[in-house]
Amino acid sequence: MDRGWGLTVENSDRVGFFGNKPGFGFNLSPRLEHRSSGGLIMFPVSSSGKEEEVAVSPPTGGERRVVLGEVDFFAEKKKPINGVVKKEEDSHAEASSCRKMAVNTGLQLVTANTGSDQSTIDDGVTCDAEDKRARHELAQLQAELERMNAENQRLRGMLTQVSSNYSTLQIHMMTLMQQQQNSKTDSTQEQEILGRKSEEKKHENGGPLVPRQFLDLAPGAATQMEDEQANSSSEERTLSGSPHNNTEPSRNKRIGREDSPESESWAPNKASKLNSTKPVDQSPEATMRKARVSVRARSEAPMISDGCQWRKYGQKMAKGNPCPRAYYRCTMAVGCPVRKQVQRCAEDRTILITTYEGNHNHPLPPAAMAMASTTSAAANMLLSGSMPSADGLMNPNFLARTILPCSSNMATISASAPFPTVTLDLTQSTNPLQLQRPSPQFQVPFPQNFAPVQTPSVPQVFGQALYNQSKFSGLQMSQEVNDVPQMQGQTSQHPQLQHQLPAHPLFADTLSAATAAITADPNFTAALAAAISSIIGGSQANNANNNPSTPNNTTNVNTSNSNNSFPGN
DNA sequence: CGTCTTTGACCCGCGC
DNA sequence: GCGCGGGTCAAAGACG
Repeated sequence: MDRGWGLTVENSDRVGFFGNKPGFGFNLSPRLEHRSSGGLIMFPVSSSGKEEEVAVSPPTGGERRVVLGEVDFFAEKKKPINGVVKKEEDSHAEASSCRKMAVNTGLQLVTANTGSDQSTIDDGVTCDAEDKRARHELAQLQAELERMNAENQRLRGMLTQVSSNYSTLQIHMMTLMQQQQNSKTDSTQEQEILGRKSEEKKHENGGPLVPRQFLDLAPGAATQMEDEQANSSSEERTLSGSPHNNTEPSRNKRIGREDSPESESWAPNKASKLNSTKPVDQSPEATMRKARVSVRARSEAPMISDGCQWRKYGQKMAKGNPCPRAYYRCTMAVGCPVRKQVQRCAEDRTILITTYEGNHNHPLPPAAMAMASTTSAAANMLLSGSMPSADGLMNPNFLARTILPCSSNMATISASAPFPTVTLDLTQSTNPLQLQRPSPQFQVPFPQNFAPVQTPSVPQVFGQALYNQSKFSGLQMSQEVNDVPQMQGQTSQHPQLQHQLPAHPLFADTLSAATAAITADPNFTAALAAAISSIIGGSQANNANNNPSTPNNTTNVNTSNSNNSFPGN
């Protein structure tokens, strides 16, 4: 919709931080308006000498706006710190030029530097001029402070990113080492997996189904090409009456019912329903058991943002939990089968439990990639662990603890019916990544004093942070309290989305790394590599493509890479 | 006006 | 067979 919102800003972080802060300096449009208006107002003021108050105090603006406008007047005297300032300064140039023109007209334009001289000349307005000058100075100081804060924020972000990248790389290395240690086992697993794959193909041809069927679900979660393939293949398979193990067909009858007119996205499901009366009956296990990934995160927000667009299609009170459970489906692409449930923990309502199901069939923005990768990897871990037997070593919890010894409290697996679920508990104060290496990333962005807004907790790094990560810094700076957008704002079609998209790759990368750490299955070695490449390339992409309105940027390259990196299908 | 959320109704699977 | 609970649908209202 208004996704061009962020296009005019060179530094997306700023937009992300303050874009929803009307009147704040980083809300570009208002700022520009005020700047220009302030300048325009100034001219007649100087000329008349009696309208100065009007000039100093733009009629429509609050104090901050006044400051902004005046700041802009002096912007050209200062080196722009970042793209935003620089860009806005361009606009300033216009105002400045206009002002100079006004000066040339002989009007006594009062500026910060020339004000004193002019004030001496204009005896009638000396006091006003001094006052004005004082205000200008104040504005200038405020502008400087603002810029300093911005610079500080940028540096902090860079530091955080570096730390994060270090941590993620370390995790990756540990994972690889772990794999090396278990190389024998891994090789065995690979063989088994390969065997399962071939076996799976047999199943596709009507053979008996095994739990392996879930494996299709997870690997594809983070991969576009794979998803597309899976999707198309699933359609084909579905149409042919042979339900595949893919997530979409595995959505079971309910999905088949979803011939909802509200979106054509479910046409395939509809087709499956129409063409195969009970598509899933043919694969009862696939019907009943869909791998899910549950993410527990602390968040005051109604829903953590994972970079995707979600549309709420239902809400229900679940038994044993006074908090309602909301049902969302991904609307980033037509026919995306991914759904998620959002519910607060009954015991601790600050904990938001988000359960993902299915894999995306479309390219994902970086932030979404992070979550998708994580859920994918977690699901894979689950699926691998749920393997009944062949790999008896794959006790899920054992796997989780083996692979993530440092985070045994992070991932738990429940293969119990009805759906095997991996739970990523990100509510622990001792984040696995932190255990690996305490990273300021998880501490700096969560000032306690903002707890009422968004509980400062690690999980938000993965969840809420994807949506709000920019807000943290913004909050730190502005002390403003973001109105937690209602679902409508958070999900899609709203400017908030633009705050999602620019989600700092930092978090996405961290999440990817966590994903990598989770995935011990040899199948996901490539995924790990992709995660690392994402980590490494993330900063680059971040620097080069920090534009929130361009989801299809370099990071998508990573997406495709990671797509290719999942040989699972 | 289009999109999204809300919410009661409905469908389905499961356990008794 | 019945009731329960989970999941989804779809009409109505809200929102931008």
